Amino acid sequence: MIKPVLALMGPTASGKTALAERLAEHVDGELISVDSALIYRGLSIGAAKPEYPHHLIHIRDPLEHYTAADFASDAKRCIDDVRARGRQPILVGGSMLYFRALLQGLHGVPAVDLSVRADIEAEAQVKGWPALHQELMLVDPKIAERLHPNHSQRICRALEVYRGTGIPLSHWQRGTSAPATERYECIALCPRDRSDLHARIELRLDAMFQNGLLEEVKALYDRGDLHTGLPAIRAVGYRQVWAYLEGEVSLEECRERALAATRQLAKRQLTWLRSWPDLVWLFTDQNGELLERPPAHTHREGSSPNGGGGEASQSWYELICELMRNF
RNA sequence: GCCCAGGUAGCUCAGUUGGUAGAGCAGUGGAUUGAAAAUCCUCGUGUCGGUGGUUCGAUUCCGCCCCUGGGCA
Repeated sequence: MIKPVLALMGPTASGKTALAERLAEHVDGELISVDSALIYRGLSIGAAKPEYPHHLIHIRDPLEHYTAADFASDAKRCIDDVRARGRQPILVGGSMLYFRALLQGLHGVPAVDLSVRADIEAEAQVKGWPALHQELMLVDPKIAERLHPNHSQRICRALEVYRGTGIPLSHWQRGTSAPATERYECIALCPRDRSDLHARIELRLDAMFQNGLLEEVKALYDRGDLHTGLPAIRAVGYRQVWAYLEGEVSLEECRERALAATRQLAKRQLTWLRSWPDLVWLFTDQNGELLERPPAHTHREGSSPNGGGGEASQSWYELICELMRNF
């Protein structure tokens, strides 16, 4: 029997990468990063780039735009490749829209030229987003009704799809997306107490500064062709250090802002996770140790009555519990 | 020791010509269909430094005390 693909999720700094590496060693698996910042070359220290090999890390220049749709197709190909090598694919990361795009699929909206977006943003500069929201109300009321008049990015997206394709976004979204052919087992790792997560975040950020975060961002800054409008430069940590390099804030202020931005990121990730379907939680204490183990009957995968397939029939959940217990 | 300026939400501060107070940031909860580490929405009772006085009523006025800056000795 074939093991489903493990999707190991969790907020930033929850310890999921370390766990994934141990798992990969244990089951002869390959890791696939689900991380919108690690996509970009040059984002290493500030994005907590792991030493252990992962797929989909450093595959784009920071000047480029990578999308959830790009990720979905790249990850799919990766999974197939890993399977073809007879190994276990393990997804690890915290970019929840990427997970969603892969597991639930996206609708087939064609790529829209970035110049359309630039035009819309220029218009917003003079008219303001509420005015463009009004405009959207005329061409795509279904989407507009669901958006707050200040929701710049999503108003922009809806308008650019309409202008670029002549068809409203809501129409594109009408059809059902292609069902996933893979089976996934979703597991989230997270400290039980928010204060523990915050402490881990602070510790890790200070380690990043000690390991040369400033120098890393300076190198990107010195290229001269990058700017804060780019997704790579907007990443947590990079954006705040960029402001420091521009002389907008002191180093102390920069650290405070980066810290807050990281906590806010973790909070948003947790919001996704709380409503994630069929998610199994693994809560840890302040030492990173597993807090509680639900009884055996909650195991969902691979528990076929007579399944004598050994490791292959053991669910990822069981495997992880065992691994964390014996560490 | 004296003079001056302050002590108001976790932080930075605004304000009340006397009727117990409000912004930004932080934090919280949420949204999320091709930027997502993005973008957006929701949520504000705190001995208004302490204490005495004036007053129907003081965080606001007055006295004293404490603390923090700065200046003079």
